[in-house]
Amino acid sequence: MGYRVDMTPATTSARPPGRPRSGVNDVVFAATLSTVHELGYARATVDRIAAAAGVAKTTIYRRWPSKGALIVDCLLDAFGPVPLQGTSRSELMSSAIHWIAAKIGEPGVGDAFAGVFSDAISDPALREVLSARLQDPYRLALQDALGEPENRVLFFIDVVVGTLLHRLGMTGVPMVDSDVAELVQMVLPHFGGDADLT
Amino acid sequence: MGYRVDMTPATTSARPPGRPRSGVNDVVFAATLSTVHELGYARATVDRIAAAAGVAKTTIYRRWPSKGALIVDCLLDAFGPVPLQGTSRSELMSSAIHWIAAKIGEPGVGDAFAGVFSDAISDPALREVLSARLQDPYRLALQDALGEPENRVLFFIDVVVGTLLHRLGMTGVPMVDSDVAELVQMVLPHFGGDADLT
DNA sequence: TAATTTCGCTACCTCAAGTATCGATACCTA
DNA sequence: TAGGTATCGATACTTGAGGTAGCGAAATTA
Repeated sequence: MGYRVDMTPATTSARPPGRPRSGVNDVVFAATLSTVHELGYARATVDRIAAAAGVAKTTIYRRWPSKGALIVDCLLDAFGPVPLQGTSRSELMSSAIHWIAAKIGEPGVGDAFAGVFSDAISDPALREVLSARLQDPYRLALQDALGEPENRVLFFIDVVVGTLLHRLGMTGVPMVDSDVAELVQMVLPHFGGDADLT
Repeated sequence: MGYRVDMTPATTSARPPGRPRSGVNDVVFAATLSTVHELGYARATVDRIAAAAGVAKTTIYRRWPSKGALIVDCLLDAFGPVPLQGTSRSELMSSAIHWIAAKIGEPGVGDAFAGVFSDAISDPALREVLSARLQDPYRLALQDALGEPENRVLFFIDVVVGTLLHRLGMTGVPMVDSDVAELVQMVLPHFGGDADLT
C-alpha cells in the first residue's frame, strides 16, 4: 500500500506512445475541495469526488494510490508557496501565521487538511507522506528565513497549525481574525520578536 | 444516530426487574485503550475491542450507541478531574498543561483522543458530545479557577491541546517534557502570568 | 495500419460500523 | 418454587467506503 503520490509516468525526453492523460488534475482538485466542503471529509468519498469531477473513479486511482494521497496533492496545490513577506523576524512569522490561517479558512481546505491529518494518526505510511511532502518544504523555508534550528521551527508549526486545526475541529468554524491576531501576539515574543533583523 | 453516551437504564429509586448488567465497563475501557495503543485508532475495531475485553460486540453496542461514544466515555474515565494545583495563576495553568500532556502521553489515551477528535470533524453529532461531555467540564473548571472569560479559556485550550495533539499526530510520539516546558513558557506570559493571585 | 496507453464503465473484494434475532442466564417478586 | 423481565454471548446480516480487475472504446505515435 504505497503512498507514492506522484503517479505521473516517468518523464522521458521523448514523448511516450499511447493515449496521453487528459488534463483533469485541476478539475479533480476543485471537485475534491468542493465535495469536502459540502459533505465533510468522511462523507466526501472517492466515488462522490469522481462524480463531481465528471471522471471515473478508476481514473482517480490511476493517478493517486489512495484517498489520502489525493488529498495531500490537493492541499499542495491549494497552499502553494509560503509568502514569507517582511524584513523582520516578527513580520515573517506574522505573515506566515496569517497565511496558513487564511488557507485553513478557505472552503474545503481546512476540512481536507484536518481530515487527512487525522487519517495519518493511525496510518504511518500516510504520515510519512504528509510530513515529507506537505510539512517539510514549509518547515525548511521557515528555517531558512528565520535562521532557527529544526526543532524550534517544528515547535512553531505545532503551535500554529495545531491551534488552528483544533479550533476548526472543535467548532466546525475556522478561527476568526481577532483570534488569529491573538495567536500572533502570543507566539511572536516567544520566538525572539524583532531582536534581530534578517 | 443519537450520541447519547450514557445508556445506563434510567435509575429509579426501586431496582428494576430483570438481569442486572455485569460490571464490565472498566474492563471494556481498559481493553479499548490497550487495543488502540497496540493497533492505532482506525484498526482498533469494535470487534477487536470486544474480543480483548472478553465481551460480545453486542454488549458494547447495548451500552454505547457508537464507537465514538465509547471512546468519549473511555477518555472521561481516563482523564478524571483536573488537578488544579497551586495558588497563583501561573501554577494553575502550568499544572493543567502538564496534566493534559501527561494524560496524552499515556498508552492509548493520546491516540484515542486524537482519533475521536478527528472523527468529530466530519460528524457534528459526535462533535457536540465531545464538546459537551469532554471539553466543557474542564473549560468551566478553568474559567472558575482562573477567573477568565469563556473565549479566553477556549483559546487557551485550543493552543495547549491543539499543540500536543498536532505533535502526536505528526510524529506518532507524544511531546517530550522539554517541549511541554517550552509550551508552558510560551503560554503563561500571554495569560497574565503571576500578576494576580487567586 | 499497428502498437500502446488512457479512458469510462461495471462488477467485484475486503473490512468495519451498526442491527436483528435467539436461546441461555441472572435477578426480582409472588 | 414458579414466572416475569432484562442482559448475556453467539451468529448472521445490512450498509457503505476504500480499493482492484477486466473490459471495449478512444487517442496518440510510429
